[in-house]
Amino acid sequence: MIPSDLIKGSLKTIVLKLLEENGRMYGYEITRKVEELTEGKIKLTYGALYPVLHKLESEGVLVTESENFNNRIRIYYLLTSHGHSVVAEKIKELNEFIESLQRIVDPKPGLSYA
Amino acid sequence: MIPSDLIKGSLKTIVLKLLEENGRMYGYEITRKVEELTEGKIKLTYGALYPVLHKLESEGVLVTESENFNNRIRIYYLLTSHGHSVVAEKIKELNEFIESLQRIVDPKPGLSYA
DNA sequence: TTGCAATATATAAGAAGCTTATATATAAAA
DNA sequence: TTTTATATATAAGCTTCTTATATATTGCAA
Repeated sequence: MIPSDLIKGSLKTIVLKLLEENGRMYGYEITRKVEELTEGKIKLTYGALYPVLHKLESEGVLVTESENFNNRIRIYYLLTSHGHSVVAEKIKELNEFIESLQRIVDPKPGLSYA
Repeated sequence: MIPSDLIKGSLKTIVLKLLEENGRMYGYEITRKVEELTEGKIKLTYGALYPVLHKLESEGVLVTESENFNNRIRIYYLLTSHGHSVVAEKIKELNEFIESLQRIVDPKPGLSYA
């Protein structure tokens, strides 16, 4: 289990990436998907996830579609066209971040990123 | 330039890793080293760095050694023996985090992490 | 049929941690 | 002489996460 401190800054990018990959998703589904992809190592909390989703919505990065499913309201989130360009940028930043972390954590291999 | 949001959670681990690699270091040196290793993509601010160093000191993870250099006080930070075991754990977590991020950001390659 | 686990979304108080601005001081280079 | 690089540090304010709480349905097991 990865401590939440590490995940914090990447939460927004993770959510955006999943929405781009999977079209529209609802909150609960996002947490499941992250757990699945990371083999349970990353678990998002709703207290963190929903504020992020709401903020992205208010910024025009995504919109919602409410639907009824088994008498329950299910709120789907999906990227706007503006959202798609935001994702592209965020993913690029995340890749640079991953690369930078690897250089710091693993400075000896030396040749793998020459 | 990687946005600070992404770096936030990893700051502590980055600092600890550098101290383990380089023995003792002073604050300014840490910021230089991170910039060097990441080709300027990660820049630590002192407002973030010093509170982290002070906190790690208060937790017994590292200690300081003050020295005079060119009429300036230079404060070196170095790991305690307890600090060394903390680093090992943090690095492990960071590696898992990096791996998890790659699975999320890059889910298609599929075979590279089979 | 009662109770628990899974499904599903959401808010709020408090805590934690970062940003930005600010203060101070020396040495070297322009 | 002024700017840049070196060097450490604090504080107010802001953002963001944690933890607790509220609500509601479905399916499975006892």
